[in-house]
Amino acid sequence: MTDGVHPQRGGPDAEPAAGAGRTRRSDATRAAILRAAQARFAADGYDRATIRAIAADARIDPSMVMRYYGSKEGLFAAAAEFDLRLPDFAGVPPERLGEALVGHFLTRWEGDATLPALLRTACTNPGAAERVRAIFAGQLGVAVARVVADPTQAPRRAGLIASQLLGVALTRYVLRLPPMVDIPPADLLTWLAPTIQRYLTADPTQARVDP
Amino acid sequence: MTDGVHPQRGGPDAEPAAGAGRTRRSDATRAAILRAAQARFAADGYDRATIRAIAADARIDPSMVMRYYGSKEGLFAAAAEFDLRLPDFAGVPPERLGEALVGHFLTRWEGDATLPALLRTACTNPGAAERVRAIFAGQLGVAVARVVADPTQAPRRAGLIASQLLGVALTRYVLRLPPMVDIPPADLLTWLAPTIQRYLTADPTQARVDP
DNA sequence: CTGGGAAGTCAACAGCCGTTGGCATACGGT
DNA sequence: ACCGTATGCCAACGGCTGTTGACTTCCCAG
Repeated sequence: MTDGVHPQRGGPDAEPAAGAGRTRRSDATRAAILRAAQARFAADGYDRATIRAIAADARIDPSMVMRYYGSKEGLFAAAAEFDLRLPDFAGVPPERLGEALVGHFLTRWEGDATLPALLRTACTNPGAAERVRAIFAGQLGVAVARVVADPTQAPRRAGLIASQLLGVALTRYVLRLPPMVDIPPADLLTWLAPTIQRYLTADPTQARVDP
Repeated sequence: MTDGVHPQRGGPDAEPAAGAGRTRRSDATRAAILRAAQARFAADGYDRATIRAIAADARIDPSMVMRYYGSKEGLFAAAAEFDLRLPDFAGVPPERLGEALVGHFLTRWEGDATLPALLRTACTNPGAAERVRAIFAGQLGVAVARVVADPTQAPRRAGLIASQLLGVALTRYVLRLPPMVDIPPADLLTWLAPTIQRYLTADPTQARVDP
């Protein structure tokens, strides 16, 4: 990638006048490519998802993908844009933070195939793995740090929470372990909330949960 | 795969006399291929690990891989053979089952790169995913069923346990989230044991862990 | 010593991949 | 109506992949 922006070979990419809401004629194509790419990356992972297949799904020529996204990596970067959209948990009582966190993740994931795609790819693609690390160290990390007493313990607590939440995403959406696929979201919330709550607030010197 | 066994093109593969401990001259090569394959599959995943690279690591010709393992899929099947080696937990007091399970998994994983390899590949390769499903539904599932009171709840409990354990394997060995990589195994055991214990024995109708 | 089969080497094939440059077309401002 | 430009298609290149077949070398039983 020698150029930071899409090459747009025909000439300079400068918008003519209004900076914001201007729509180009090719935006529909761009969107179609992105939609097809998200679906293919989610279904097949980075390596097995070919530009030719994505282009065929979007009913355009493979070279259009290169023109609009520069390279396969650039396309993936655009397709795997992902925001946890963590809300502000300031108004949540401390003993219900686990429930709130799990609930947010479950509703965020059901019906959005971006995270499974990112997860699939992150298992083999170093760039995608770095992206996942950044998301969970950044977005989740700071959210946890805001509600945890001892700030030195925040990264470890966030890591443990990520391990459980990503474990659910992995087994439910990627590997599709039957028992995990079958659990209704409400039951899942009931099971997971206490785990996250404990990772969030339990005394780290504890040896065992009380009987 | 038309033949269940390695083709061995030169002729029939029948051992001459003694059925068991007979060692062929090529066993060293076979082992070298397998070792190189496990390392490459673990590091790169199925798609990015090429037969040529594996053969180069093992200092042999790529065609030898085909002769001994039939195809890339056959090689992976041999390299990703994985047994959880779950012991018999009959002698463990019920309230320490979580600790025993987590401890076994941690010692089983540290120093054996086979599971990360399998996990990496399972994210994109349907055959490997099926293998992981079989391992956790089979080996872990029956172990859990033996110690759980209500047998109808066993699969769900096993699924939740798998979600936490695989989540740890994913974040610690595959994605390498820094906070998860840095936790010493002893601390990890302390944090995870209560979670697994709860998935194993807690009342499913509970709403929340007691404060 | 000799023949035969196993072990290993070499070069090549066919296929798919990401990527590129050239060319036709349709649009929109003037 | 004109023309520059954005949009799109086509054909192709070079590279890498799994896989194959023929060839040489080595070992060991007879």
